[in-house]
Amino acid sequence: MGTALQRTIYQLRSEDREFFQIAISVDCVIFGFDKNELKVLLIKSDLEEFNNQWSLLGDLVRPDENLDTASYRVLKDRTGLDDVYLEQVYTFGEVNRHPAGRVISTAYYSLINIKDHQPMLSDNELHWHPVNEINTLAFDHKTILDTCLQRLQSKIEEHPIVFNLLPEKFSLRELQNLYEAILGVKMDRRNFRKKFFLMNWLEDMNELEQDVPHRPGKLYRFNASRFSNGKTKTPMPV
Amino acid sequence: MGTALQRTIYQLRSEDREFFQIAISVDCVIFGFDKNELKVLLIKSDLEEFNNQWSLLGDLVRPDENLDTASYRVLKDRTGLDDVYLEQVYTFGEVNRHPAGRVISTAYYSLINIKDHQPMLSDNELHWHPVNEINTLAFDHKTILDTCLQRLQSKIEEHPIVFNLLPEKFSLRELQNLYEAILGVKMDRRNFRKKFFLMNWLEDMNELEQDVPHRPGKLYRFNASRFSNGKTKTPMPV
DNA sequence: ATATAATTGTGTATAGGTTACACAATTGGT
DNA sequence: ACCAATTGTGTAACCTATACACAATTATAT
Repeated sequence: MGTALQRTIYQLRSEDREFFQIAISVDCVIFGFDKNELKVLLIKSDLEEFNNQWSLLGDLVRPDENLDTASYRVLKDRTGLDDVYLEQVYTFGEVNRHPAGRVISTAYYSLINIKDHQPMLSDNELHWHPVNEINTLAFDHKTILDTCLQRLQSKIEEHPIVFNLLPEKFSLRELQNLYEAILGVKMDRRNFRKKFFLMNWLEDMNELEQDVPHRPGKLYRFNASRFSNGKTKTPMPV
Repeated sequence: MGTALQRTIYQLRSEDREFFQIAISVDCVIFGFDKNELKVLLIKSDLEEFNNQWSLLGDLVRPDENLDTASYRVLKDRTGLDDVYLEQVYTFGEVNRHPAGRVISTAYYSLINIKDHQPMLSDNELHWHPVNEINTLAFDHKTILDTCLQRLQSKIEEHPIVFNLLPEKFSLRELQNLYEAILGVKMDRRNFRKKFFLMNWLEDMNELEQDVPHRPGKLYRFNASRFSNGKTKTPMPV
């Protein structure tokens, strides 16, 4: 049993199956935003059945760790990042979802500023994929990804969490591009700005963008203290 | 191991612990509506640590059954009802949430027409409790209940699921009382009616209420075929 | 039979939020 | 000096949400 738990879930061999009845794992949908695209961090599956397919980052939950803790651990191990936004979404428990045995998996998604992520040397099989271009993944991971994306889409309609995907200072154009990328819609620029200023979430940094080949926009940062939950209506889409 | 799985999770003894590392269970928050109150079906806990406390209905997930299937099984066993509304909400995985060992539990809620529920003879420890009057439950079941209630509240804002809590034919007053009970708010009667007719969910049965000591209201039934998802805005609150 | 109590069924006006839409100003690049 | 690209700004039309009152209907009590 110990050996099974020390390997990652994707290395489970069928010989291990007799050692437990049901194993539980976490899978993390790690979202990032780069070049106006929503991306997700994937790893090349090392299971033969899923030869050359990509999969989400996950691991078995240890007997002495909370579910959330396991999810943070996977995230920390793979991105080096601490203190990230993390939300549990759904638990996938189909009997045959994992070829090596009965493994139930709880899915989380997290939002990170992709620029902060320095891939580890040993992680040359990690890659940021544009969410829009992913058609298939190993296991039921495409379903998990879709479920987490839907949750993200509905969550940002009411909660100011997208800022986790941006650097501390950002322009309104970057913010709007991000909303458009997540929701898959085009928005009106004037209405977008109006709405955000009404919500009073943004603090003007009195700085301008650098290195843009056009008139630079002002930089803002998210000011959580101004977020008065429930006062303003749903922020998006504009 | 077999014996542990054949007992219900609430009868797990600490001697069973050595047989598995992590067990997985489902807990069902079974909602009903009666006498203008939202109720939940509870059972008297038989664990000593939770002497005299009530708990949700749950059971261990069997190695050969899906999570959803386990949840349906609990529901069928306890209510005799099939074909009910059931939705997974959240998985609770704190290391110490269960006194008998490491048990992770996936919470579901279901909506049933309380009148259809005929308590089994052997189930004299089952009871329908008004949700508003529940302050403590065994284990972390109060947290689970709260989480499921919140999910129900947000779900009915966009989806026509409350009809599962009503008999086939109902009056608009009953429907409004139900929304008010779930959301904990008072609504305007005229606006409520206007909104529902605009949404076009209701089919007029051309019948009147019976046995009410006042002018009877018309009876309606929910017509799912008229539910055009996304066409009308959030139905509630009025 | 009549009066009473309780509840149904109905419409309108106001306020507030959402949407559609255009042009001058600024910056970098050539 | 000009061009390309993008920022920053306001208003009118539309739609939705809310607040609100009275006549009609039924059962019940007298």
